[in-house]
Amino acid sequence: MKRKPSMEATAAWIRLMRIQSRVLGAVEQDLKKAGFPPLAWYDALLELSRAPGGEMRPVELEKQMLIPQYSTSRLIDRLVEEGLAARRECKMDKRGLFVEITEAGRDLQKRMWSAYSAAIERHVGSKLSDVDAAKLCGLLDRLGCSCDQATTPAPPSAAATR
Amino acid sequence: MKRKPSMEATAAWIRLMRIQSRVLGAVEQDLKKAGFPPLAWYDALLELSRAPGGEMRPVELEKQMLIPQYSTSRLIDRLVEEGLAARRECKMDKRGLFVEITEAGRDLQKRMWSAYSAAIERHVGSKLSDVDAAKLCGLLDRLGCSCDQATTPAPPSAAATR
DNA sequence: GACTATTCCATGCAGGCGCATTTAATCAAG
DNA sequence: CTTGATTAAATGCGCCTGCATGGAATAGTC
Repeated sequence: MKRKPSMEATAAWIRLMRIQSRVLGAVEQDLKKAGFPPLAWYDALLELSRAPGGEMRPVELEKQMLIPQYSTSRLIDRLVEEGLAARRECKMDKRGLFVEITEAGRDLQKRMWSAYSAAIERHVGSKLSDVDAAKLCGLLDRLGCSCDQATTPAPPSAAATR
Repeated sequence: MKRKPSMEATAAWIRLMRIQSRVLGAVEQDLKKAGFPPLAWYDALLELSRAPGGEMRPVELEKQMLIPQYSTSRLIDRLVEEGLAARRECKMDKRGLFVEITEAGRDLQKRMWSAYSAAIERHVGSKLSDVDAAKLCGLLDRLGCSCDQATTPAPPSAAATR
């Protein structure tokens, strides 16, 4: 009943935790050094900028970003505080609301992508051939219980920084 | 000057972030449901239990676990509060101290490993053949700037949960 | 229509993290 | 021995997270 994991599985688990931590840390450091806010902001701004009309419901955002409800709520708070997004009334459903990205928000998203993409290249791209990167993807995908978003549109939304 | 990352690299980056988050979340949930403390506690207890005499300096622990200094300090606080470890005076260097694992600490570590190993098997081992797990390890290792701990001793110290 | 269940979002509170600083002890010179 | 630099560890502060809860609006049921 208590089948132990193989050494290989255990090693993979450790690597997954450690390497992710390192790479994430490195990328976030790069962004911070360039004077940008945390990655989560980028993810949110990207989702918003892609949404039709530049606006979406918090519930939508929550699903896209795979983060808990309260987390979305507070993230929106911060974006609004910084003038990167605005809360708009939702006529159809008065419980809810719309979050709309501002021009400043769109601008920041674009500027961040420039630093962000450079960081990805530096910490991932430059260390793996495209073939190996694809292999890595495939292996990682198998660990995902339910494989959402198998495809990856251009500028990525990493999200779920946890 | 701003070479963009390939689609493959970007996809790998996203998977690395998302899957790690999921798997870690799942494992931590399992532990929590079984009434155990967070993974970091296990890692610390494991390091301590392996140390000669069941004691080590916080600086050592810090290096082993790859977490910041203040983080070690507070983790030790919690372990001590729960009676899982104790701070001992360090005669050689009065600035420092020794952290010694208690019997309760050793016991908890053992009991946690039982749940922990089951979680690893459930969320990693069962989804990947040993060969694939090894491949995954190899690919991940290449992302580590400096590859510490290439080898993996039996019960793992995942650490660096971040 | 009245009642209950459900959905959407916000928030108070406790705990953990990152950052910077502090305290105390050791080390390195002169 | 005194001074200054370095190292070990702790801690105050602000932010973020997770959890649980609350309030408001909607949907479902009879």
